[in-house]
Amino acid sequence: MAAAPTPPTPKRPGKPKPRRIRPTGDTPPPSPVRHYADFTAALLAWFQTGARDLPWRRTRDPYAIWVSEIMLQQTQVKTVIPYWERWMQHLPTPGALAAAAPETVHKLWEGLGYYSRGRRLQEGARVIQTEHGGVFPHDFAAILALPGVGRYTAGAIASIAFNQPRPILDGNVIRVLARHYGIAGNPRARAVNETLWSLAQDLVTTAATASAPPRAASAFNQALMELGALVCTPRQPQCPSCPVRAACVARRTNRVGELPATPPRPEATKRWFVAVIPEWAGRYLVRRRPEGGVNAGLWEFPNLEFTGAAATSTGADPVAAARAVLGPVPCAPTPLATVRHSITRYRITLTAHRAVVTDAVAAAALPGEWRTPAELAALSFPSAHRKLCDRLPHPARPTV
DNA sequence: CATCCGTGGAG
DNA sequence: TCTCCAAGGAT
Repeated sequence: MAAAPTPPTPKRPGKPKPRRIRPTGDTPPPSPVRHYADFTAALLAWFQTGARDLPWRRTRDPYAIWVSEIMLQQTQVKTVIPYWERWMQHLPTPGALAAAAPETVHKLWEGLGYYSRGRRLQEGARVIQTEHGGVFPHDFAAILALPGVGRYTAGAIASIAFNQPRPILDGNVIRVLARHYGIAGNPRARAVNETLWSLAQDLVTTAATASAPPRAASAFNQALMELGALVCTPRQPQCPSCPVRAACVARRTNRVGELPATPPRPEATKRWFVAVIPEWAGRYLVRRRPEGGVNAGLWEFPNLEFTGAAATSTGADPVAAARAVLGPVPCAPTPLATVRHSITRYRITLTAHRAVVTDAVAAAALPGEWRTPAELAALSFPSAHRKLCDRLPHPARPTV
């Protein structure tokens, strides 16, 4: 139980219930109240000296922080930095994003993955325009109501941008808290997950109380994640340099390597795709992926998935591949490239062929649109197909 | 509660 | 090459 009053939390009405930390070690926990204060103070002090200079830490603009948080979902900091810089340069305000062409959003997101994030970001910007007068909402419930914003992201924006003592719980925080407090069990299972959220709430509340430094809620939540990213890492954690190592249950009980529990992942499934890139008069045929599906609105080269024995044999035979993908049209298919990539639990092999077609074939209604390499550069592709662009005779480089 | 959604870095 | 997983959310 925290020393400070818990801020109003719509999710937990009723009397404030004392919370119990359940270390699985044999050592009883120290007094929670005193420990929380020690923990938050140590982490805040460490963060002041050890924080990385990330671009979105140079601003308090809630829009900028929102964009960063959406980009950072399941995506590493190093990957996000250039995307965030470009995005903020082109779409610096909710108004600019709300008014942007969807193609602009796609292009700025190209290669980042989970493309629905970009679409929902724009939907959110339109909500801000229409329901909040173009001003990013301070109210937690309003932030949480934005599309693509869940419990974690809402807490991150509320705390980081507005210094509200809202908890966050991401992969980093799960790891730090599970180890520090010796919390066993699957952190994604309901009971364990709620224990972790409660702990995160108590800690940020403690951090934000009276004698705290300015913007302590903001700093503390970032410090939790920073510790998980730099010190309390999944593999080879740097315990000797941890600012809270003395009270760490996992370290005292020699279970740093076992916490947090990691449930088995679904087994990877191999899949094979064959793409055929029709070429005519210096142009290539591309098609747009349908709305509502994977990679909605992005462009791709004509392709098909093959299963079983047909997969490898068709991938090796350009003529059979062209026939399967394009139908019985005369063309001269030649191998172009094979691209391997992973999509969630799928391990995909994409084999591509160039297929020069005659005027008559080009005039016939092949499904798609003819584009020059320069035009391809302006479109947005999933990474695998963007790689195919790069292998064409005149590579089309992305330009934003 | 389980599954899906993309990609790239690190070891 | 292969595995894990990274500032998760929606369905």
